[in-house]
Amino acid sequence: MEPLFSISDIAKQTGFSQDTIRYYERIGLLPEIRRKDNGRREYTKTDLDCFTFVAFLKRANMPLKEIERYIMFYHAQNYKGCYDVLQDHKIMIEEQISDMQTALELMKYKIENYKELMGHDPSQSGPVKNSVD
Amino acid sequence: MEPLFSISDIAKQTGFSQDTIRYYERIGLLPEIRRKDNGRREYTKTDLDCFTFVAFLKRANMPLKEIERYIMFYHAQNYKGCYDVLQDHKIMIEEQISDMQTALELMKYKIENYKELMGHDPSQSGPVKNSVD
DNA sequence: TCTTGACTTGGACTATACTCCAAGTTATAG
DNA sequence: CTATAACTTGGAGTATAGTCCAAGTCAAGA
Repeated sequence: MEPLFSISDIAKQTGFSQDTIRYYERIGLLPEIRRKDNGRREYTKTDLDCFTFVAFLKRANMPLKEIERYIMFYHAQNYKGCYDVLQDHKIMIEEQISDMQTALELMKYKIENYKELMGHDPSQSGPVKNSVD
Repeated sequence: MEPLFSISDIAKQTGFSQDTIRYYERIGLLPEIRRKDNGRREYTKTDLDCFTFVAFLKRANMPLKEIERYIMFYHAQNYKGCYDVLQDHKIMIEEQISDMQTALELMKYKIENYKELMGHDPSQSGPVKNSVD
């Protein structure tokens, strides 16, 4: 009925290494994964979806502790919990984006300074003025 | 002539803890800081500027190794080196911003899903569909 | 049958970036 | 003069997130 997946399938689909996948299981990031008779992990479509979402949250810089919180709410079907975790992290992402944009502007400014400096005689004295603030 | 600063001045100006400032010195992030006769660190305006810029690079998520590279070029007055480090990191920042923006959009989408779900009967079965891909 | 390759476990190790502590010194304020 | 605050050093400990390894099991093809 349901399609089943091996650890290498999950690795391929998510970009996580098998070691990382086992590590996530070890630290309890997600609930127990079924084993086949021979002891090997057997992932359901739901497990795969879960990993896919974890991969996404990771790309969004969410710390593992937060991801764990989300996963726990998710498995408890506590939608309010899920919603809150995502909402909190959304705010974090927005702040991060804004910080990075500020950094980018200053970076560009600095780069322009150095470009000018390099256009002139390289033997001239001082380094780029530190107009960071 | 030049104003001089203590470690606590630097901490106040940059937001780094004194421990972090000493740590940065220990790992060779910046060149030797002069000591007074009593053994205490004595920072010049140039040192302060340097720390201020390090604080900025940190906020821009630059790893310490990269910051060290920048500082070394800076003190060697190798403007091309400085320029290259910043240029490389600018590209990294741009990628990070773009990744975060993608993450933000998906996050918003997910949040909308949960909002809808919460509006309805909370006893309804499945969790939010995993439309991550 | 034998050899690969894919998997298992437990545990050790790595990297990055701090953070804390102990013991000692010096400066300052009452 | 003395208590306290601010510093010094060296080294140990912490948090986060993996990554690697050894020894063993199991399945499938030549």
